[in-house]
Amino acid sequence: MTKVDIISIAKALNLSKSTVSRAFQDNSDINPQTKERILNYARTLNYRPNHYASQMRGQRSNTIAVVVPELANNFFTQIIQGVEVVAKANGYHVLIFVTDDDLNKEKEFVTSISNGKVDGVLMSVTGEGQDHSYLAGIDFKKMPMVFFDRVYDDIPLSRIVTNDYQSSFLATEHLIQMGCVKIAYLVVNKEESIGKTRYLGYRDALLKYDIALDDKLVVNCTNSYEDNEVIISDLIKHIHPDGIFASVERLAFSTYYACNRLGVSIPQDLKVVAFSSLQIASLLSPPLTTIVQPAEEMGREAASLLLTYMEGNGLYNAPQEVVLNSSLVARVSSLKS
Amino acid sequence: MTKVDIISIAKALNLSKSTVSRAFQDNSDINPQTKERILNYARTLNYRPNHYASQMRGQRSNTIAVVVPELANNFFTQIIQGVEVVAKANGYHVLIFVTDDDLNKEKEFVTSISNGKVDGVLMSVTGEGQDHSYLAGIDFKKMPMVFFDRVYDDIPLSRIVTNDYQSSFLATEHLIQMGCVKIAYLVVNKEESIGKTRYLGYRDALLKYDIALDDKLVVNCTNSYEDNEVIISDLIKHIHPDGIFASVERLAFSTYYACNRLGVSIPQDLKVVAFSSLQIASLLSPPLTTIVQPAEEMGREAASLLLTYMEGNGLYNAPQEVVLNSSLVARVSSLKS
DNA sequence: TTGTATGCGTTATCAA
DNA sequence: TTGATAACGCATACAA
Repeated sequence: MTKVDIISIAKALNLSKSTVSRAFQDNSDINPQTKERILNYARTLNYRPNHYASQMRGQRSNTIAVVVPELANNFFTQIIQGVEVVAKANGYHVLIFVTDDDLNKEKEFVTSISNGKVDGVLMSVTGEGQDHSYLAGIDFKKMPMVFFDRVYDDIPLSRIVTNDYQSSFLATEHLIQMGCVKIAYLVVNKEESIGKTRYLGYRDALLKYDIALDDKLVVNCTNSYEDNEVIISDLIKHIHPDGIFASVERLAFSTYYACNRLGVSIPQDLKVVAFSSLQIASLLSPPLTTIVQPAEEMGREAASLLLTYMEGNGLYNAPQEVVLNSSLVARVSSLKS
Repeated sequence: MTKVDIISIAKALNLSKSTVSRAFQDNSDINPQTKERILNYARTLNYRPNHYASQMRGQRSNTIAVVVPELANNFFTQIIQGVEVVAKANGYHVLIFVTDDDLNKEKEFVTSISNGKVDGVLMSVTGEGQDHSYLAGIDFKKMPMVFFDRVYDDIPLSRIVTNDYQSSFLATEHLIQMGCVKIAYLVVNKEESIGKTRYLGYRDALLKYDIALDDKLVVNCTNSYEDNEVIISDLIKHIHPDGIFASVERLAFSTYYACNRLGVSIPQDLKVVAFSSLQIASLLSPPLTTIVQPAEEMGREAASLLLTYMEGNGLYNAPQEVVLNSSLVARVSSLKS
């Protein structure tokens, strides 16, 4: 397969390479017939303009990056679906990057793409409590960026989030109304962006109903299924909560596993509510009461907002916050006995 | 933020741009001290070599594309996880493209990236019965490609697949051994790559046990949850199968929904087995008997194989087929009454 | 070890 | 409407 570029095409067609180049431009002064002729010929050769050469001439990469902490999570995969739909509809490709909750990877990736690899970035951050000042060195005019779900409060970028505080409050209140008085809060990192916000909702709901806070009921979990099952089993065996509020989907699953193993029945012995984007929550045994974040919608919103910045219509100086509402779907796992 | 390139850096440091360029190369003749000096200075400027310029100079894009028919599927998202791990470990980025089961999108994407946008492609195809000759125009030496799961038999590319025929046979046999005599096969497209292979396994298992084939029991479903629930409800109401073999995860969920609605109990009235990558299949009500494809492993294998081609160590002329084994995990949904 | 010169494939500017 | 030519930012062959 011999090399084919605009020059070889130009030669074959007895034109100049400028003319050939123009044929691939959308609005360019060119005779429609010559354009057709060029495109036809190019088609037979299966020619496509070299992406990187065009790029270098100051064009766009037509690619946006999505940075997420993990992929093994319905929430993020649904986000990506939403992003993908909008991206594709607008002629953009999607580059995925997973930080594995490692700030260094996040930093390495973002800086490495900051010189032209992508036109914009959607990011759910990972280093909330850490030093993420690397972002100060990024030129957001050149590569706009929008946060979603997990954000850096001290970086003035637009963000799409959900009403985490209210949802948590509601979820906790729901458990209380279902009769719980000893509600455990399962979290991966209480200090982190969402873990923190959700904790506050939990705390304030308890306060409202005059239920004393108990540190033993705020349980730090990990990212490992095995560890979590042990942690949660211990919680159930020794602290005997009558309700569990899982701030992350995965922790609800671990709770189910632990209960199965221990012979604890949900919701009779223990009621469970969880943040979860699992679409078949109603098929679980028992059906799981969930706080559903509008994940796909978030992805779409985030992508749309990013696009407005990328097309230069955004106001970089006035970052906005878009809050989408999660919804509590009550199912059997939290049913009043 | 003023423009920074190797020239400006060279000027500032009183060096030539070649030297500066070399500082960013890994194995280049350069004094370690000058290199350090350059890198330090670059760091303060947050400079990164322009990706597209390097690219055009004949380098690699350090990106591989993953083409999948859909994203709303545990199988494909797990594949992507596997790919991502291997890609990252080798310094590559991952570009995702979803064809929505539309051959035109597949074709458009693959041809559009075929001129340098990515270094390699992993693809699960979508146009099995259609004209996919566009691939003949792709230079696989320049952009290696590996198929996974859904493949074009007539295109000589390496592929990672699972033992679909055997698994289907086993699944069907399992239902028979559990007492089923009227087993329905749910499929999206019986003519398609995997739908076809899985059908054959189903068919041959029936034959082995002298169970007559019945066209009414081979049910064509769609990609819509609503449609499928209707289709499956009709099947259950009018044909009364005692076993269902879902060739795609989604169809098992629809079966569960339909049964819930109709008051049909699994496994007493109807036993269910499904191809599924759902990790919490055991938490369903009832726990779902699954044929589990090693999705993440497939992703890893496929990426590794692709990398060998990309690094030029592969034998393009001798495409290989790697077959990974799925496993049948028997759970309550297919339990003998 | 460093510098000089050239070219990668395109697009934009200007002139024809 | 088309053609000639100069960038774009970098990496390599070659010379020093």
